[in-house]
Amino acid sequence: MNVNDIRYNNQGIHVVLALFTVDQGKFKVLLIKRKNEPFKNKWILIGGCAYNTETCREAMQREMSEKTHIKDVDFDMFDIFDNPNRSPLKRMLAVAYIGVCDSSIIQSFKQTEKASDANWFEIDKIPELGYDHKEILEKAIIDLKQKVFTSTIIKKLFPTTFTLPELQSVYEKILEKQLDRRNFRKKLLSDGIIQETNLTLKVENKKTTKLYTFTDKTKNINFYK
Amino acid sequence: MNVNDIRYNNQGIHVVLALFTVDQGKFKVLLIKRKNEPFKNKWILIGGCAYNTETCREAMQREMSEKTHIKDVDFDMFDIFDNPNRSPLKRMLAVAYIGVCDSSIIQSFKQTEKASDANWFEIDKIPELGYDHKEILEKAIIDLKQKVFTSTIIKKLFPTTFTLPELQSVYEKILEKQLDRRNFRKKLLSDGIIQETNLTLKVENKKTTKLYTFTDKTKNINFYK
DNA sequence: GACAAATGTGTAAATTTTACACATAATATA
DNA sequence: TATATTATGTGTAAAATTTACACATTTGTC
Repeated sequence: MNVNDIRYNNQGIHVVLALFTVDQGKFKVLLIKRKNEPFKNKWILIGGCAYNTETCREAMQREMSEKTHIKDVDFDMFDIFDNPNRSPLKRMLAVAYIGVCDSSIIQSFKQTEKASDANWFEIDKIPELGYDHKEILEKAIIDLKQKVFTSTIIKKLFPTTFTLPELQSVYEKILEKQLDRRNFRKKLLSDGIIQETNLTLKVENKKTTKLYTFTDKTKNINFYK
Repeated sequence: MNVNDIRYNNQGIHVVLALFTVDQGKFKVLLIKRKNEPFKNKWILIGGCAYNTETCREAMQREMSEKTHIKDVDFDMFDIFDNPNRSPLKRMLAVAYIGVCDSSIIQSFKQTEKASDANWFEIDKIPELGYDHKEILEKAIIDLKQKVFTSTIIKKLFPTTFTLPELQSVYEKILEKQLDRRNFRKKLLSDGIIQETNLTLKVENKKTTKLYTFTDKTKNINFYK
């Protein structure tokens, strides 16, 4: 490699995170409003440049803590975005991540030099996005549907306990598909993904419901009606 | 983004391909011998730098045709490799692909300025590799096993017809697992992945065997004993 | 002619997936 | 206060899929 070859001497690495939550029954994604050009005042996903000395995962972690107070969010790479013109200043390749976090930390935002605002947007009410982040978000949603089957990413939404109707509702929102209550419970229990506790939850105006927890098991799940 | 920020102004993008074939019943990967430093005389996977004007896929295609005469090989991205020190000259991120090709084209190599030799190596007889290509190849093999279940990547090994024992043998090599002949045939036929032809193959010293073709169907496959 | 090696084929048991209905608690409403 | 509505909780049977398993045939070798 010739480090001065102009065909490839002006490149950089972006990291981008589509961070999802379910808040008050709504499936949402975190967006940040840009303060500066390019794409001034446009909403974008959390992201930034990877430094030469860090891995992309480390860069993603740093960007997240620079722009929010959110910690301990786990994320998975799901794709790269490498259109040569996706960034106006330089040839930037984006490494894109999916994260899921529980709604207890969703208000932990920071004001920063570059980002003037941060907000959770319902998936079907996304504003116009800067860069190619519309494409990235669309692919992230598709990928999240896959991950629901093949990973335990949903556990992040419920760090402690949950009711079955809550959990089922999350799956139904992400999958955009109704599930059968009896089969849902039977499947998750027999696969050992969840277990009953001896706790119950009583919400005003609601029937008392049993509380469950996730187990450590990570078996793949399939859903049917 | 400040394009002169020294924390991220010296980065580049590699593309790397683990190209597999099955030749005479052996599961093999294509390696190239480097002519120059760094890693002079070490074997590495096919790869190179992506130009500013091309996507990674286009770069991979170009690198492949620059270093071999192989065309029409389909490949899929499977991971990125982003250790900050993986390349000695510059901070290079590698976008890594998996490809599978049939053995009829396996002798189509080129002598190039950078690569002195190209050869197919059996998976369990891999020499020492340059860069982080040992790690990339190991992950590629793991990923290929997944892809065998969830994609039709194996079709590339048999552009025309094949016998069931041939096909089963490929699956067994990649999965490192014995399969049951009766269940294998029944499953692939009932899933509509393959279909019988009215052709047969007669090899010296062998029983006459039926020939099959792949269909266009792409349903996921699972295997059992 | 006996043996060895590879191919070809079907059935039954076990497991998993799917479909489906009614009782109970709590609240809202007539 | 009786009635309707809404959400929760639970079991069984049919269908589909997965798995296990054995013997006959061809071909060539000894």
